[in-house]
Amino acid sequence: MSGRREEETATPLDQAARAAWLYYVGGATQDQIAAEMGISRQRAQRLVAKAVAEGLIHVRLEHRVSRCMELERALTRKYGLKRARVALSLGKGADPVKAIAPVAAEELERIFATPEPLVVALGTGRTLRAMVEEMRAIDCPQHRIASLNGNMAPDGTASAFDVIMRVADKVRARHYPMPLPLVAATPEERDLFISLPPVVRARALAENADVAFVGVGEMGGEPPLLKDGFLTAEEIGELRAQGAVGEITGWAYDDSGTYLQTGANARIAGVRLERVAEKLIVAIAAGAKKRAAIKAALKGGLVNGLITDEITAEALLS
Amino acid sequence: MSGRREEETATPLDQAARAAWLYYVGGATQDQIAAEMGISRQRAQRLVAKAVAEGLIHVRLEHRVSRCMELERALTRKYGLKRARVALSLGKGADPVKAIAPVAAEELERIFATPEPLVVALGTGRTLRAMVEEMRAIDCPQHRIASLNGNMAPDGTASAFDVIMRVADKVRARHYPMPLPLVAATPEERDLFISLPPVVRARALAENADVAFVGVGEMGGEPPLLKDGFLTAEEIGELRAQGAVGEITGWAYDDSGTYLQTGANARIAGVRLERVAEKLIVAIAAGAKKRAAIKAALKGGLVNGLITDEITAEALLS
DNA sequence: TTAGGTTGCGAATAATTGCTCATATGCGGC
DNA sequence: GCCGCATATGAGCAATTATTCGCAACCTAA
Repeated sequence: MSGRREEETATPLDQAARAAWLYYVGGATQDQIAAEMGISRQRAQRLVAKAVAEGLIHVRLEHRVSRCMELERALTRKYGLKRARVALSLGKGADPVKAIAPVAAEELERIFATPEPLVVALGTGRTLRAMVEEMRAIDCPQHRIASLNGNMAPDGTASAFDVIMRVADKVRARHYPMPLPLVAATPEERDLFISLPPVVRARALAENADVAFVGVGEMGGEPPLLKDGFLTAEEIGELRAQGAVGEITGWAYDDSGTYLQTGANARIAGVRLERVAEKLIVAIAAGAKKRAAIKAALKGGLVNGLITDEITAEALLS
Repeated sequence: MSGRREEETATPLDQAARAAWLYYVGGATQDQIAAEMGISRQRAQRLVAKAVAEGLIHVRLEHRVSRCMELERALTRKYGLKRARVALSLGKGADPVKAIAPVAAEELERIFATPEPLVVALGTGRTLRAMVEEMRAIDCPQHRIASLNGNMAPDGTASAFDVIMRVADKVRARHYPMPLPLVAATPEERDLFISLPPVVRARALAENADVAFVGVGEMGGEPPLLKDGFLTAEEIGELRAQGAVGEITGWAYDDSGTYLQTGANARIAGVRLERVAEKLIVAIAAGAKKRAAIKAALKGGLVNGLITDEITAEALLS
């Protein structure tokens, strides 16, 4: 068959989806796709590329590599974790977020598959955002999704890394965003913000969440808090001088995994996670830059779960 | 980095998984994979091919094409279905099972994601088997999985199309296989088989299942019942003469979707599904050969759900 | 209306991938 | 120890895919 016309309602994405389906599921060549869809060969190639670029195509590896499982066991033992997942690394040069995002998505899907209603709290950041993009859509109306920190960027717009909305969209669960900046201008402003009734309720839910998935921010190099304009270079320098090596939901902590009492921490509006035995707090982070931050969080018991990659896992164990 | 050695515990599948991960998730070329893993380029290519052949790599299309949704709505309306899914076709020449298996897997995963404990009954056959291979592993211990028919081939061995074990494996739910042939030698033997206590229990569970996923067998051409040696050509001819156009879990039915009272049906040991309003009975079938069988099952209300492909859906609507 | 810019297309070409074949590398049987 | 047999390997080549480039259509603003 050739020249089957797409119907009037076919959007560009529909076409891309069809081409990618024929390519990846059907195993057709681009020439065959072109013939099937009545388009040129290069258009078929462009449609397939578009489908991948738009995130229409999800690839999962359904095989646990023994090397990763060993590392998971070792991490669990060394740091007393409740859960550890180690993703295959993509090589030294590659962005480790690409490797851990699908694995984190898998773990979060596993959490949502739990029949008992849960409150799942989510942080923000590039890594979590990448995780969300890898998640499959599935209805889990029994759960509730809480935000751990505000989704407002310093300029007042909703942050581009909005995680909670996208997750809620995919699993169709109730969600409780926090209309807050990540960092307030002054400690007083912070106190004012978190005394607002809707914020009080949202924070209460997040504080009592059964499961939390958070990213880990580093203090060395170009910290996310600086890159995204939440703090200035001087403020970061000050935190560093006070011993900060990492940050979770904006809260800076030192080498031993103890939250700092001073500096910018007095202005963080988000929830500070405290480890409680029955809670699962999973850090999702990998990469050489984040190593010190992850290690401190594990040592101080700020988290009791970790999703990382091979290279980082090896470093954390040495 | 080049020449990172796989550790002593790396199986061939582990290597294949790593290569495929670098290829599909990391977007590396086979040359880069070869360098990273310290192997030759063609070995990298073979590993990637092996990972795909072994089913380690799962590809999903996360986009609902409007054309398919239209067809789903139309099928739902015309046949009064509770659920309809239409997969993009892979073109006239391709095996439609390849197209519907991933979509069926997605729907079954959706069923298993339900928080309330369910009894899920499964049929057998090539289509269901292909569906299982596409399923993701996820723990759903709240559900139970029942078999609708025996998994024994005519020669007494366990059938190669054993669906229930594989599903139970993937979702870690309790399962209740049926140690029975699909077709007994005589009606008396059938009655004897189904009076055995363990079989009585397994059948009772399957009959009261909340959800059933079944394949549809055709009577024209080379019917699965004949191909797999459950019935002889003469027996099939007899069924055909009695008006049989299709078969579900072995039970033959006619043009109007009414189960035959005679012939081989008296020797079928599996459960005959009766539509009950609160049950969801989903047929998973596509292809020109199965068209008459699917249409009759829909018309007669033997099923109230359907997963098929575009071409078949169009034919069922014309 | 026209200049400037943007987008989409096909052709050409470079890069990558898959296949075939000849050869090598064990491995069980004698 | 030696002989088939089966399996795995790398080289070379054919097929397929990705990218670049130039052109044309279309849109926008003067």
